[in-house]
Amino acid sequence: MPAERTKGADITQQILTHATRLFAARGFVGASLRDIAKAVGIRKPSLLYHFNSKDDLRRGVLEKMLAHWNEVVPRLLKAATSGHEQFQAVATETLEFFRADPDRARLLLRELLDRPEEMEPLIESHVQPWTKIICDYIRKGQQQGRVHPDIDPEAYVVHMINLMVCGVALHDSMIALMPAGDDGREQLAARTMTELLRFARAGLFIDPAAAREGIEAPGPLPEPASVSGKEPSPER
Amino acid sequence: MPAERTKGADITQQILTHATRLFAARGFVGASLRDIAKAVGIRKPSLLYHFNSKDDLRRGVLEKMLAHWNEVVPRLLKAATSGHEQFQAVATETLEFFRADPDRARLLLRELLDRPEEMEPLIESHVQPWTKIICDYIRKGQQQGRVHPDIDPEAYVVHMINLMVCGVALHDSMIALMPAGDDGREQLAARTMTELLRFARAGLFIDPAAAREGIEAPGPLPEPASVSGKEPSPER
DNA sequence: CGCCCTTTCTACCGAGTGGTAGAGAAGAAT
DNA sequence: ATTCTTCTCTACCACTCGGTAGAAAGGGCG
Repeated sequence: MPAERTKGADITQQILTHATRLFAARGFVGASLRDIAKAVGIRKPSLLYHFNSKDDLRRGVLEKMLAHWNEVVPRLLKAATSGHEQFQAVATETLEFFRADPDRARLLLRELLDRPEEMEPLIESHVQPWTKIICDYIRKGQQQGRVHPDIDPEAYVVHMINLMVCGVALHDSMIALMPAGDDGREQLAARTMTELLRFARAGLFIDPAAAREGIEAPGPLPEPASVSGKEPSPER
Repeated sequence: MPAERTKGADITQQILTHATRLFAARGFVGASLRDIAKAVGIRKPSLLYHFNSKDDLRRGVLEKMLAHWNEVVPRLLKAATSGHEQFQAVATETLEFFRADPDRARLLLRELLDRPEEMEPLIESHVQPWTKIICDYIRKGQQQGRVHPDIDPEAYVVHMINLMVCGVALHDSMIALMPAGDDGREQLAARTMTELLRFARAGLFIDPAAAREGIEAPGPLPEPASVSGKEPSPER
């Protein structure tokens, strides 16, 4: 019975998808089960057959997002330990995780506001490793004299995460501050992200330009870094 | 009952205060009129006598916050045009506005998530001037060679606002990422804010130390000596 | 066919929501 | 004292919420 199983799992995924969208847009209490079911194209009791309660659905949505995050973390670790442009790689990889689906950032933000104490263990388990890696990287850079000596690594990393998560989540609102007369939304987004990475580098490295061009022993020259330099990530 | 003529206005202010707190903590839909009334110590219909509807109350809460903001803006403008330490003054003044009552940051964040299109005109009317001032300051600094030439001023300012608002709103969650073993919450907050200002300066000025020296007493060299040295904090 | 199992549905429930009607209390003004 | 205004209350309303009961649909399989 692979067909049935497939179908059931398919509906479950559809529910998760639309629930993610609506939770991100209206919040957990603001998005009703009826609306989510309607978006999927079923009735509310059918939805409750797949998820026993609304809170079950919330956990499912969160788990799905964290599962995706767990997929990118290994790439982050690998990028962080590879020879060159470690910072750029980790930053763009993390940023792209949220940019790929801004609802992730909005959902995370809402959960942090609604249930901070409940999110704390998740933060510790899922982003603590990330943090530790970057902090080690920063301290190493400080010893080598490439990174500003007066940085507070943990605090710096907190601000970086803040910039990436909230920057994506609130981007549509934030660009109201930018003279949008000539540029399209896409171009504004690119400007914002470019400046974010420049900002992050400038706050970290003593010589950002050098850091961008290849940090340690002279090696293979990376291409002039634009927004996405590392991965052959698809340009929309 | 000792009833003064100020009682009506007093109750209205109490309602606004508790509504701000509960809206910030649970969101607009998550905070019921009953709970707000109970926090004030009255019944729900009494609350609805002062505010005709829940949406009226929301507007009142928002207006009160913006009124406070309008009080600090003149100080910002004055600080921004005074001779020295303009950046530091504007940044700390803005940061202190939210730090004085973190619910302001949380409320603003929630409104941006819940009603982005409704917040857009408020952003343009209330923070557009702020933005313009800083952008002019940045461009002037670029001409004078004090500020990195490759900064995108508008994008930089957007990230700065992001850091200050979300940094305060999510601070309690974020410090879960910092090794809290030895330091108290207060000290962690101080570390975070100090690093935020350092971060902002480093992302802006070509020579942050020089930019900072203009403000403090002349002379005291940064002598942290250790990796995680806490710099002698400026006035805060 | 009958049986089983998964899935979806209609109909309904109690609880809680924002909001209203209208009575009453307490001063202030006449 | 009487009226008027301001404010608070109890009781109630229609509605939506998350969740349940149970019937029906339908495919696979003996």
